[in-house]
Amino acid sequence: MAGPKQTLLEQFAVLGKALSNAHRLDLLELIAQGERSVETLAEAAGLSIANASQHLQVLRRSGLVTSRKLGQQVLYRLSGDDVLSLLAALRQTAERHVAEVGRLVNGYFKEKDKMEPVTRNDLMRRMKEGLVTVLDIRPEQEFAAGHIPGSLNIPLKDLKKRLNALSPETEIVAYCRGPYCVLAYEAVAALRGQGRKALRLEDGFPEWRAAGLPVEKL
Amino acid sequence: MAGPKQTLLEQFAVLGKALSNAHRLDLLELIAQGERSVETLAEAAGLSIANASQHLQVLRRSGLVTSRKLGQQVLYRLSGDDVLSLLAALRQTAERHVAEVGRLVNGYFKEKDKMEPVTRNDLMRRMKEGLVTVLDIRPEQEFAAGHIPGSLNIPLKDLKKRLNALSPETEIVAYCRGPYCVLAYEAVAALRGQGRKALRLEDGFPEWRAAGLPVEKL
DNA sequence: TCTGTATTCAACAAATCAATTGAATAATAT
DNA sequence: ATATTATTCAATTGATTTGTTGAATACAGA
Repeated sequence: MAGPKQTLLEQFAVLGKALSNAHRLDLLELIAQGERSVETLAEAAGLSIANASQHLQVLRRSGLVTSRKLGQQVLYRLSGDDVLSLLAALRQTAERHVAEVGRLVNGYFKEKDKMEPVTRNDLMRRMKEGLVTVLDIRPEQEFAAGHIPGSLNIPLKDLKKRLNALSPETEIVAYCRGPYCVLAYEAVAALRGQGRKALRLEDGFPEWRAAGLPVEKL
Repeated sequence: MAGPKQTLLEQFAVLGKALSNAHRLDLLELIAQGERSVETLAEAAGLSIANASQHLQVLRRSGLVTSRKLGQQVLYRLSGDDVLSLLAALRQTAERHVAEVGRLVNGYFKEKDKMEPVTRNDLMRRMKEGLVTVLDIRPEQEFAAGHIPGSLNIPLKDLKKRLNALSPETEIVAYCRGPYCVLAYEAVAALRGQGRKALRLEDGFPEWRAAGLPVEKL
């Protein structure tokens, strides 16, 4: 009785179900930074290992992520860049049509950084001219898995003590995991509080890589 | 303890949850054809009225659709064209990364129509030259709510008896609800079986309208 | 006002999901 | 082999989702 249409809809629904839990969306954003093991993902997302493993298997069954075994670890990564497009579409729709999201984005996020973010191409241009210091605000591990070439990794918690290592003259552009990642917002706010000239990059590292721009690994 | 990030993820998850049920995805595609009442949506989707009403309320709470009261009916419609983009992203990701979907699309759907579908712009061009008959294969009600100007409404079930009303010379382009709507595929197959030259339009009516192309209403 | 109609609400059972716990598995190192 | 480590599986609990049924609401027309 189930025609091809019905079967297709059920498969699409499996994909929707993968996106229907906040922890899984959190894991997806972490995985988007680069391939990672179950244990480190569990820790970064604040989940027990068994629970993280189960969420990751839901994501794998949905097709959004794939996994491979390396030694005794299982590494998860995004199935492709179109997953980023799907997440972007989800965010855009939520921002436009979910009152609560619009409120948060226009309140918490926009307030922290009234200025337009720097676009990727803008940043590329300014980097070539050597006019700018690029800060990667993510944890070390994510920086190690891939970052913008020439960027300096200063995780948010270390920003205060390492601030004086930066020349006070040059402009600073900060980035982190994605469009709503709070790390870069906090960093820009902190830097401006110190009288620095600081801006935020649009989106985050996964989008930079997906745009085909150069990437460096440790 | 729930920071803004957590709240955002929970809201995104609400959107995902709306997409996590095959009946709701079915209803969404129907709503995308045009504003419709609960009763007609329930019938078209093969659901009881109470059940359809509940699914529709889930969709409304998620922000994907809105509703308004007209007389004693409640009419539901899409919140915006970005919902179509979200659905397209969902389909694309499923097609690329869910084995079962790839199998179905490359089997059932592609087989029925090996040729590339006609693009929207192509169809516009051919229509201007008067070289083509455009068939809308959807049920009357959906045709009435909006269709491609100059198209002829022949619901799939009426195709056989009304086939001879079409000039045997002109090429036929058929369309229906969307990229995986089976109606147009079946129609093209049936027409070709009768020795007609028939092609399928890419996607369906909602995408035509969202592209800003002209639309006619009864 | 009374009547019929469209939709929503409320209550229920069955199924599914989420998180925890502890055991099982698989690969590596000793 | 044995021990160690990373991950998955299985069993359990409580919460959520789904679909059904029948009642409640809201509204228009006679």
